Amino acid sequence: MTDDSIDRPSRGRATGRVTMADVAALSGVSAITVSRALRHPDKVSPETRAKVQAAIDTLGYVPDLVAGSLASNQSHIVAAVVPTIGGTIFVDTVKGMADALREQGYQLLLGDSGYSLVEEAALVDAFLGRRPNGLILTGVHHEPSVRTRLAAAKVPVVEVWDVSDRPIDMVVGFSNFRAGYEMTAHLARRGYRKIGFAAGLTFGDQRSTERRRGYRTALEEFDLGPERALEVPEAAEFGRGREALVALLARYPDIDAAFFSSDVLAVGALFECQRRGWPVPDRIAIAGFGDFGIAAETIPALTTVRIPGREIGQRAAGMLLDRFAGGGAEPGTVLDLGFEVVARASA
Amino acid sequence: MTDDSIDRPSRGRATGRVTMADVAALSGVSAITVSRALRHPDKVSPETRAKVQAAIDTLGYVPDLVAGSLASNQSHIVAAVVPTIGGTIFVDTVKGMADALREQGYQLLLGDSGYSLVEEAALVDAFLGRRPNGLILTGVHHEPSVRTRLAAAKVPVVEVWDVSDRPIDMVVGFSNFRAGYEMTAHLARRGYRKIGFAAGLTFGDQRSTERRRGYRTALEEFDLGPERALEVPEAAEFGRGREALVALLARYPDIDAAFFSSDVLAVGALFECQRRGWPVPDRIAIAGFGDFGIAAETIPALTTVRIPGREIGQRAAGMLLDRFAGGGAEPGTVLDLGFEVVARASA
DNA sequence: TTGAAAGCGCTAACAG
DNA sequence: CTGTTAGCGCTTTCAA
Repeated sequence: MTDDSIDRPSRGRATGRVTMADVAALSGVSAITVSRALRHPDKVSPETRAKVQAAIDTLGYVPDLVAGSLASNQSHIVAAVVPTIGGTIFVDTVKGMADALREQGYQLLLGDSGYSLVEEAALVDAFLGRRPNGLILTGVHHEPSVRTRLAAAKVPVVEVWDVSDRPIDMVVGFSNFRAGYEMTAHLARRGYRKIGFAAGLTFGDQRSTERRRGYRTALEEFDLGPERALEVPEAAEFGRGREALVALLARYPDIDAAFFSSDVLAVGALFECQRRGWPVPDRIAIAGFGDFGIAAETIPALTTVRIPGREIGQRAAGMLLDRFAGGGAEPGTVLDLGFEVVARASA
Repeated sequence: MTDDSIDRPSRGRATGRVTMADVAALSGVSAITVSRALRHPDKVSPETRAKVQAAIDTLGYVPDLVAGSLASNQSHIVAAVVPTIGGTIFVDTVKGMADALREQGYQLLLGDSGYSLVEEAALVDAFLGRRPNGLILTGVHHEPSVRTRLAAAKVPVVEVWDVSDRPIDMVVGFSNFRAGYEMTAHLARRGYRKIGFAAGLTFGDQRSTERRRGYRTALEEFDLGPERALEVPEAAEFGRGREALVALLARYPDIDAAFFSSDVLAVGALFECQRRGWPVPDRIAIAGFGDFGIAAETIPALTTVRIPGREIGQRAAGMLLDRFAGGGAEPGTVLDLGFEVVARASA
């Protein structure tokens, strides 16, 4: 007789993995007790707990969260879609989310939509299959299918980085419209009359468009004539900021101030001024958006809009965690965290 | 009789979820046929496929990847740990990985170790429970437990951003030692004799230490005396670059060049020079590391070391995908992608 | 405090 | 090309 048939399981697909059953066998208890020792230690006697822990250590057992998720319908995953993972903008938000979630034992599944709503919808579909306990979306504009899918999945959702009249579920952010308005108003109050505006196409998303609307509204209110605005191809590069300023000046030679949709662009513009030997803000004022780390360091330091990026992430995660705990905000809740115009030397 | 007992399943935990069985029922086939229509469409007749697809659409069915993973032992997840998700440095690598993986239907589970090896080990443990098909780690130095765990899990692993004599499995990166050496040699050849070096503590990881070793070795070889080096607390901020230059000058007033462990630091130093009105490189030469977007735009443009960050990510993902496909590189393979000293105006 | 049985939703294996 | 059966490893429900 051959002994290779003795301990080979009759049929199943042996995976070589150390399972809870192995731990149970070694510690002389049942599988469910091992599970409880792990999940609800207080419901197991200290001695049992110790035996189980010893077995876990000697076997190097790692609980299988996939199986656990299936059985408990609890994945401990939160999925998030951001427009870009590169670029300074959303990094704080992502870190805020990830940190808050990890503290409570949740993991972040992150997706990068490349500022495309279609891609966002695709990611949502892909993520939903992982049974996330919650979902975070950037912005408040989405493909129609996204709303349907999310409603069907009955997953708590937080939309971030904007405010909305018609939330999918919860929203935490600030008004991009008002941010654009306030910076423009700030420039107007400082005495600038011919204010240009430049946005990058990657920022040519809904939020950037909202800021531009705010800019335009302020222009009207302060009676500063028609908009002097344009868009540049890609915006996450400093070189584009130089190009943007050049283009803006070519089209609107009379501008005395330029408001950029991102600090990256604004810093690039600052470099261009330095190259030309133009004093800022005397020859032209420069304003940015985001208050990235570099904004405080340039010479002159950059006037910009500070966004509570990290707090947005933390609060979004917190709202989900509250829901998981059975409570949490009502569907329809909108949390406006505001923003701040940071007046520095450049404008 | 009450009718609430009629269509409630006898025991199980109803989740309200649309399952494969629902699709099967509606399309008049069996569950496995639905599975095949989704996973291996060519193994199902076109008519059946159409029926199944119709049912999927009307029901809004989303396949449950958790259940699928459990059954197939195939999670289609690759987990990666990077020292920081913020900061420009690893972003290209992460995007390179994510894009390459997504193209093949894999998702990236990303973790941020905050440059801590202990945290890295914790993340590896947490990730392993998700049954990732592959794992990517930054650097070649890890907690001892990491090697054990990974060996036990039999997961393909790629270490990135350095080279190693003793890979866990596969490695793709470049030699940080040689990068530090070559930049220092470049400065020496340009005639600088008193070369300072500053690294941030968050870059005070093994890779940064390797670069410093390279710097020191070049100093010896070019007979440039003892090292003039120091570390600054945090390095992902431009302000630290100014501080670093100030500290470097305070301690080594005679330096004629400063080599920074990161472009962020170097650009901050450039700002400090601008503030002082010091001409760069005449008064002092400045060199960075990383070739971030801003490096080409500063005035003067920054001399730095270009790292193939995106390619590292792509190749790492590719090596894993090849393994998944049954082939792939031998364990022990080290892919050295090199680097490039980019000589611009600042040094 | 512990255990036995059932099943989460899907796919591998083995027919037909 | 399609279906039946038996799990994947865990946690739920119910019972002791």
